[in-house]
Amino acid sequence: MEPSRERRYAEEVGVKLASLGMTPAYGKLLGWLLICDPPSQSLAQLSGSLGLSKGSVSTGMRVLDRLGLVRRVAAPGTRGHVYEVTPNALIELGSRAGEQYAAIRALMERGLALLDDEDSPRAERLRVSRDFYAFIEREVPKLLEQFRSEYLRREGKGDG
Amino acid sequence: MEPSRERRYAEEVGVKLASLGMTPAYGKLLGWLLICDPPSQSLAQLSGSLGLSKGSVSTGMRVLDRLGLVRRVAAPGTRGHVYEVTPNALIELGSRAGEQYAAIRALMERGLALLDDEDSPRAERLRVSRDFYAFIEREVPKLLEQFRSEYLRREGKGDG
DNA sequence: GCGTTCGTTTAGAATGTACTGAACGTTAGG
DNA sequence: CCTAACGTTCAGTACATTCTAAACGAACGC
Repeated sequence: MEPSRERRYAEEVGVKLASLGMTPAYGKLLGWLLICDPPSQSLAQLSGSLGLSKGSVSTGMRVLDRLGLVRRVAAPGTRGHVYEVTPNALIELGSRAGEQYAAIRALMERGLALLDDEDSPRAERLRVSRDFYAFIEREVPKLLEQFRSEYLRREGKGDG
Repeated sequence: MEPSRERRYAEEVGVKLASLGMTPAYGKLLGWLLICDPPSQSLAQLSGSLGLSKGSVSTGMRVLDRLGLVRRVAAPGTRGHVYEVTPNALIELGSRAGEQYAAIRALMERGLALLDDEDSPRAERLRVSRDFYAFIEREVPKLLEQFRSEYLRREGKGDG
C-alpha cells in the first residue's frame, strides 16, 4: 500500500530534523504531530500510523518532551495519555540554536588563550571569529524577543 | 607521548564541529589550522601533526575548501601546495545557518498546504512556525550585514 | 625518459548509531 | 486477586559512517 501524503510529510520532516541532530524516527514523530488529525494521539496510534515500534515512540516522546517540543496530556475517559505538539515547538527549536553559538565562541576564546600573544597578527583569525560569535550571541535573543512582541503578542497568542 | 595542548585543542574543535554535521577529522583539521604555527601547512605536515592518514587530509581539505573555510595556496620554492584557514572561516560557517531556516520554513509551507483549511485552528501550530522562520530568514542577513559594517569595515579588514 | 615526491581515489575494516522486539513494571477494572 | 491495557527499558541487530591503507596518477628534478 502506498503511504499517505501525511505519512510522507512526517517522513520528510524526519529527514530534515535528522540533519539537524535529531534521529529520523523522532523527527518523524514531530512531523506527524504537526499535521495529524486528531492533533492529540496516543502511543499506540503513533506507533501504528508511523510504523514505529512502541519502544521508539516511547523514548522519542520523552526526548521531544524534554526539549519542550511536545507534551503529554491525560486523556479524559480512557486511561493513559495522549501526546500533542506544543504550539511553539519549532520556535523553541530555533531558539536553541543560540546555545551553539555560545559554545563556538567559547572555543574561540580557548584558542586565543592558547596563543602566546593574543594581539599578534597570527591571532587575527581567532579574534574575528570570537567577536562574530559574541555579536550573534548578543543579538539573537533580541531578535527572538522582537518576534514575540511583534507577532505573538499582537495576535494574542500564548503557549499554554 | 602526551599530546600537545594545540593538538588537544584541534581535537576539541573536531568534536564540536562533528556535532554540527561535519566529521571529527575534518573539524580537527580546521581546529588545527586556527592555531598552528606556521599558519600555512602542507598535507604531510597536517597528516603528521594530527595523526590522520594522507587520504583523510586530502579529502578533508577538499571539503573544507568547497565550504570556503580553507584555501590552498601554491607554496613558493618547493613544489606542492600549502593549506591555510580563511580569515573569516567561522563567520562563513555561521552565516550558512540561514539556509537551514529557509529549509524549515519551506517544510512548514508544505505542511500547511497539506491541511484542508489553512486558516483553521488546527493549522495554528504550522502558521506560527512558518511565520517565525520567515521572520528569522528575513532578519538574519540584516544581522550579518550589520556585523560586517560595524566591525569588519571599521577595522578595515578584508578576506583577501 | 626514469625516479621521487605530492596528492587523489577507492575498497575495506572498525566503529558508532538507530531501531526493534521482548521482558518487565504499573495501574485500573472486574 | 487476576487479568488486561499501557508504558518503559534494554539487549541485540541491522545499518550507516568514518577513517585508513594501499594502489594509482601527475608533476618536477636529474
